[in-house]
Amino acid sequence: MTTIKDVARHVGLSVTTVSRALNDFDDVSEATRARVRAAAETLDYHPNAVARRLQRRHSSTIGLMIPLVLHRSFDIFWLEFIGGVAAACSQRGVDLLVATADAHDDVGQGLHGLTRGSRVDGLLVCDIRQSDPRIAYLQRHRFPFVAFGRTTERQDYPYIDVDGAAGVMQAMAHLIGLGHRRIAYLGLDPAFGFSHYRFTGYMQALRNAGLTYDAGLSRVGLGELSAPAVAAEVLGLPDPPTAVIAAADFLAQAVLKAARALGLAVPGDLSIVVFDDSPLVQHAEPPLTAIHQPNTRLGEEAAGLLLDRVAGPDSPLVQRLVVPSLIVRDSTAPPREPPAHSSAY
Amino acid sequence: MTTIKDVARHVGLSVTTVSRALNDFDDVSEATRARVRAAAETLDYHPNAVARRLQRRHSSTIGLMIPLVLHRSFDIFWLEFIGGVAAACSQRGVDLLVATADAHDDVGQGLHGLTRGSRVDGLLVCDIRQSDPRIAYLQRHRFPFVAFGRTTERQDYPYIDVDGAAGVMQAMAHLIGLGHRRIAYLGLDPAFGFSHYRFTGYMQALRNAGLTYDAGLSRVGLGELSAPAVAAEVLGLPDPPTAVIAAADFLAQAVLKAARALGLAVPGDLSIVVFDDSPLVQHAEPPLTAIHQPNTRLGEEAAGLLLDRVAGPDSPLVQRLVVPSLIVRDSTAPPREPPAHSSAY
DNA sequence: GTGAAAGCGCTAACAT
DNA sequence: ATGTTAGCGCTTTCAC
Repeated sequence: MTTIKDVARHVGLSVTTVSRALNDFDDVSEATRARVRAAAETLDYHPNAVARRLQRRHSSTIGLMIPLVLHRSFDIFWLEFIGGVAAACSQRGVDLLVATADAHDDVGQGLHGLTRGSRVDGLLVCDIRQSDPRIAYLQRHRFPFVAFGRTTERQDYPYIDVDGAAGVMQAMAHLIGLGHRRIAYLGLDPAFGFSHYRFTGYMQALRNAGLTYDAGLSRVGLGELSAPAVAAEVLGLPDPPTAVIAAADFLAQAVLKAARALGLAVPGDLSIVVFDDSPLVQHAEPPLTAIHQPNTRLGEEAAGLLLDRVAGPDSPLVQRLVVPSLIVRDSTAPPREPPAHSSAY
Repeated sequence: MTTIKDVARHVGLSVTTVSRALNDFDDVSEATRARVRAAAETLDYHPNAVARRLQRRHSSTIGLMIPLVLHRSFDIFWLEFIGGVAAACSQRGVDLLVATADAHDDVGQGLHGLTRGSRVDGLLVCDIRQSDPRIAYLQRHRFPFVAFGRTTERQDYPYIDVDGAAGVMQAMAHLIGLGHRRIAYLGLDPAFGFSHYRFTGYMQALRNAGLTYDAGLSRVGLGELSAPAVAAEVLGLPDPPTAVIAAADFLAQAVLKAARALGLAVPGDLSIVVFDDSPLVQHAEPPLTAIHQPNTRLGEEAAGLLLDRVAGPDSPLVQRLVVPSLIVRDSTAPPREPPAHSSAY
């Protein structure tokens, strides 16, 4: 391992000068800088990052906590998100430390170990719950962080999130524009912020369109296990929906299967919009109209926000909402029969 | 930030003693150890990892280079793999640094930056090509590493890999056992080691079963773009296959679609086996018989191997091959007509 | 423009 | 059983 001392010795200068030459200080002569550079090159010298960190008192590293197998089908999302974070880090010359959040022991070991010991300058916390103790923990300890996702409580922390409500409202507008009036909503566990906000968009759109809320048509808290039964149940209602919004790809898959079992044509008898784009969604039969999030870019931006925050901890609070886009594919069409109430006119 | 000095001052001992007490040296009295522990607790002291690394001359960190959006549909695999690596690291108390490999500039900046500067003690390189310059680079620089995947050349380095050939041979045995004789193979870019070995298994199985190789039935080098056309082409052959092995989920999807377009029933008219399990595969219509890899466990083992290697660089070379398992679902059945040549007997 | 000296926070000989 | 001293590799006052 060649150190700065070796370089200094090689060019017959002090380590100080070598350090300054290599770090582009302007008080070192061009000639010297060149000599030092050359020496560093021939000796294959690369500064020891650890020593530098100790001296500079920051690690030039950020931490990323990702959920561990929480929502299996969101895999694509997370991988692309991580890719974005990694790319942003690499571009700005900082290291990325990845830790997985144990489902249960969030504030415990996980966070504690990461925030202590000066291993990371800041933390990107993901998969925020409606009420998330990690936020409070980080605030209390004044540890620089950015959340990817939002709680539904007091939001006095920096975050970036997808505007799930706006996404669902776009989907609803699309469906309502096609003539649908009975639109079902299949959602995930509302304990997660993103799940809550998506449902919020559904309710809001209903209200905006003057449609009445039918409790039988909106089911939340669904998982991979309950999805098939609930989908069948909703489609089998006496007065069934003509369209359904599924808050995740596997929910849409369940709806698709239930429709097939009931002999319902998609999109003829039933329209489907799904939140979150994925191979499963794109390769479905038919390919599904989807609310699409810019996964990689979200990662890049989240990392960027955190890096800015780390650089200037007293910078103003940044809270960014990214509006997803609706990609219309082949699973949405006008309802077969005209809506019942229109015959009254 | 509270340092070891603060603790020492607080208990009225030297930093040395505090260090030894906290690191469980046996030459410190129980009473002292207790006092020190208590002080550390009340002062909320956590050793500075960076300082410790500088002193110990290793970083207790390993690096993981993952492919950046190379094979889009393998997302699930990589995420679970990363999860396994992260879990193993966390369990053994080391940090995980994640870097993405730019598709083109592999040996260039990417590796160089990671291996230099003492930021990681070892590297896990993935997605190995048939001939991969990164291996040579790491060997030349005597940098501790473990490969996840194999080259097809000289293998004088530690690796862990899935035995792709064995996997495909299992699939072939299953198909041949059902009575299939015309079995097509749809493969990926053979430049990647895993792709090469999978195809190898196909050829070997053909030979073992005494089946003749039909060039029209095996197509490799396929991507998301070329897959649909090639699948249609192969299924539309004058003497079409009764079964096909797809080396990736999106290839199987393409086959499924082509079959549907041609009015072929799966598995009645056409059996399909896919390499790699994924939501896309499980939710397909019908759910596909698949060659399944233990994604998370592969990550754990890969990390374990690297950590062992880092601990003892002169330990014997470990090369581990993991045999995947065949999961029989609903896409495989005996061929409709008895194989043509059997009528000759 | 360059160098000497101090120190980041910790561990590890080597005393005692 | 505890303390003294040195040093990991680097950056940074402060001199000259």
